[in-house]
Parts: sequence; C-alpha cells; structure tokens
Amino acid sequence: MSEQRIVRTRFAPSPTGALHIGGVRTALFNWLYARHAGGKFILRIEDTDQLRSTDESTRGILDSMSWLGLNWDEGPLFQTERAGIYRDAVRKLIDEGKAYRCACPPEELERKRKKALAERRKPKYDGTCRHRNIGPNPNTVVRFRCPDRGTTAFEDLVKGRISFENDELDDLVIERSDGFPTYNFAVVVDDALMGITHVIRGDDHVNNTPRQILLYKALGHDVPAFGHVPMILGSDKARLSKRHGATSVTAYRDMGYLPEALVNYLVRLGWSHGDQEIFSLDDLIRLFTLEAVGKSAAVFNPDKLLWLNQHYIKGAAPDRLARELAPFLEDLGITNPDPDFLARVAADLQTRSKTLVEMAESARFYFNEIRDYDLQLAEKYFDSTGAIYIQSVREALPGLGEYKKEGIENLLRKIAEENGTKLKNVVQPIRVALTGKTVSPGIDEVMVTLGKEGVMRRLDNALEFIRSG
RNA sequence: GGUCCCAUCGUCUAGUGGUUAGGACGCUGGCCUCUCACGCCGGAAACCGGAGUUCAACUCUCCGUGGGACUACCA
Repeated sequence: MSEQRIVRTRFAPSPTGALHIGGVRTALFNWLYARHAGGKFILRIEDTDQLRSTDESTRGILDSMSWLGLNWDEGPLFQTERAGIYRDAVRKLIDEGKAYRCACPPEELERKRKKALAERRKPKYDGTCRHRNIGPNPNTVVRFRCPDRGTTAFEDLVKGRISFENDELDDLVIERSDGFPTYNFAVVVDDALMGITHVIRGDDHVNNTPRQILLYKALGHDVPAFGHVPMILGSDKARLSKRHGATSVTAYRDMGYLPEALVNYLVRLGWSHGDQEIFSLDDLIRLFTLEAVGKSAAVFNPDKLLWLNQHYIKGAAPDRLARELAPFLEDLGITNPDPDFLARVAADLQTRSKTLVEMAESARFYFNEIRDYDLQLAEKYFDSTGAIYIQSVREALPGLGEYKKEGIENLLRKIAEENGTKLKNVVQPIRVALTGKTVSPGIDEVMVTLGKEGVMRRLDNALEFIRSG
C-alpha cells in the first residue's frame, strides 16, 4: 500500500508579462488547497519561451505573489535551468520506442492541416515519420507516439469524470527542433519530478490533460489528481484581457486596492461558502475545498471588487492605512507626513474612500492650507452672513475648554442658535474655509484632526481672503 | 469542422426532488444627518428551450439552443 502522500501543489506562470487576474486566482486556489491540507506550495517559472520571457516579468510576478500574501515553500524553479532533465526524458522515451523523431517540414504539415480542414476532416498528424527511424538531426522534432485505440479518462476534482478517445489525440511534439521541450512535455516532467500531487489550473487545459496523462504513464510516473477551475471572463463574456481594463495585480495595487480585497474578490469568483461574502486568508485556509468550486466561467465584476475594497478600508486600522496611503500621497507631492497625523487623517477618511487613490485625493486639504478659494464657492458661502459665522467661530475658539468633537459641535450649534439659523448654514462656510470644498468628513472630525491652532489659522486665512476680496 | 467543458436575478452565487427560489454587488425608495459618506429598513430583478422519469422537478435523463476552451516546433 502506498502511504498517503503529502499534498503538493504548484503555480507555474510563464514570465511573459505581469501577473494576471486569472493567473493569481489559479495561484490562490493552489495555495489554499495546499495550506488547507497542510501541504506544500511550489512556484515554478515556465520560461522556455526565450523570446518573450523576461527577468522583469519574473520579478513582477514574485512581487505580486508576496503582496497578496501567497508565500511559496519551494522555488522559484526555472525551466530553462532544467533543459538536461527534459532531454534525458525524451531520450528515454525514444529508446523505449514510445517516441520518435519526425522530419516533416513545417510547411508540409501546414499544408496537410489546411487540406484536412478544407475537407472537413480532423487536422491530425498523419504518422508519416512513425516508422522511419530517423536519427538525431538538427531539423527534426520528437513526437510522442500516441495510442490509436482506447480511452483516457480522469476524475476531475471540480468537473467530475472527463474522458477522451485516444484516437482523437495525435502524436504531439515533445521536443522542438531547437532542443527545448514543448509545454505539454515540460509540465509533465516537472510536475512528476517535483512530486506534484494535485494539478489545479484553468479549464483551458482540460484538452491537454489526456495527452499529459499518457505522458505520465509512458514515463512511468504516478498520475496526479487534476482540478480544472473555470476561467474568468470580461463583461462581454470573452476571455478577460487588456481591453476589459486593468487585468494585472500590480495595476490594482497602483489603483489603491488592498491585497485582502483582491484576494477576497478573486476567491469568490467561482468558489463560495453558503451566503458568506467576507473571508480573511485564515478563514479561507480553513474553509477552502475544490468541491465548492463552481463549474462555469465567471464574469469579472469591478464594482464588487470596489465594494470589497471599500469594506476593507473601512475596517482597517488607521495606522496601517496611514502606511498604505503614504506612497499615494507622495504621488501628489505630499512627502514625509507625520505618522500620527496621517493616521488621524486616514481615520477621518476611511468610511468615505473606495480606494487609496481616492483617499489620497480627499486628504490633500489636510496638508495644504487654502490660500486661493474657489470664487464660486466664496461667493456662495463667504457672503456677509457666512463671514459673520466664520468670525464668530474664530472668536469663540480660544475660549473653548475641551477641544474635542462634542465641544466643537456644541459650539457650532450654539452659534447657529444665537444667529437664529440652521446648523448647516454655519457649518458649510466653516467647511469651505477649512477645506476649500463643500464636501469633507464631519466638520467636528476635520477640526479635531487639524488641531485648534491649525483651524484658527485657516479661519484667519479665510477672513483675510474675504476682507481683501 | 472535430473534441471537451459549461448553463439560477444585469453580475458573483446558495440550492442538491416537495422552498413565498436565499444572500451579495449594482440599481432603486426611505430613515439617519453639518456636506459627502458609513449605517439601518424596504423594493424591482433569475431557474435557456423541449421531451421524458416521478405523485412531485431549478434539482435526475436525453435532445436541442447558446456560450467557452482546445485543435501550434505558444504557454
């Protein structure tokens, strides 16, 4: 009896661009599956496409994974460093008669394919070189000899039983003429050698699975379990791509999304746990199973992601928000703010910001005193009564005992009452005087955060502006 | 064309033969209120179609229809 093996999953992106929304979700599912089972999560970089692979992409992918908290136990391993391993595996198959060299010119194969298509036949390699016993030669590829008969089936962890007739499969190329393995071969060799027990990937790979199973068997390896998760679509139900807007993890980070929002959103795309919508990483590790992953493709919904981001911003600790917010403020020219002050600003803004970018934008007035008021606003709020209210507040402030929210609000109410007007009529001129805008956090919050001195200075600025204007 | 996969509100989904078909985003009416938000209460909104099986189908089977993936010396 073979012992129950420890679960080993992997994520194997190719470094040909930024880490994609679809890619991370696959990574997340693999990571969760491993963590849930107390197994290992391995990172492998599939960089055999020499032309399109870049170190920069690799760094970006690693960064994005770390930012999301998806740590890996082994790797990153690079396929380009494993060329000898694939070559040996190919040789072994040739020696055993399970693979053969093929010298068919690409143009001819292309011609045959087109002809087959035109005649409504399946375009399948015709086996010309199967028995020609061609030796090593620069212009040859190696093909895997696929069985003509029989059925290859597997029990998919999310979709259930899937089976293919072997005669639908053709003799796929496993080694290109440049000596590098093809994708289908390299994955099998790598997954087998790395002891991957559960291959969790996008369902665009289901059609690859039977030939890969055949390769596992030909190579004499155990066949892992497969779980094909549905893909993520754009709003037009087409595969998610750049034209649907932001699709990379870094793009969302730069737009001011919190990693937990992205993780929470992505996991709910295809997976669910009853009516629950909010999940921490710990919740997910505890609850995640592949059985609860749906079978159908999901449309990416930016609005729901935005809602989740807002939710997490709302609940975040102010000092943490302050740290996250700092780089976005820096983009606006606000550098090295006092951490405590910034935390108070973040606290004021956290129920009214959907992203950190939005929060930074709303936070500007806290750092820049207003000199030139908007003339339209000034005309409306700095009229004779507005000026009186500002003046009244300014004069009352020094005598205010406790400079706290309650005291401030009471003061404003008292002034409104004394002038026989509504609170809002006092508040709005003050708001414009302090923030330069008609929209801001609660006026008492703003005044507390700005501090008594700051508020008095700003009110003086406003009064000065009124006098000179 | 062939093969494979999929199908509940606009979107993400719960449902596992008998439910007023539930939740969430968005939309929308109201409450709260110093603006904007937050929060709270309410509303509109779905079982792709047709045959079966069954006392009873959203749920099981088959056939349509629609969508998607693959069909490379790309991964």
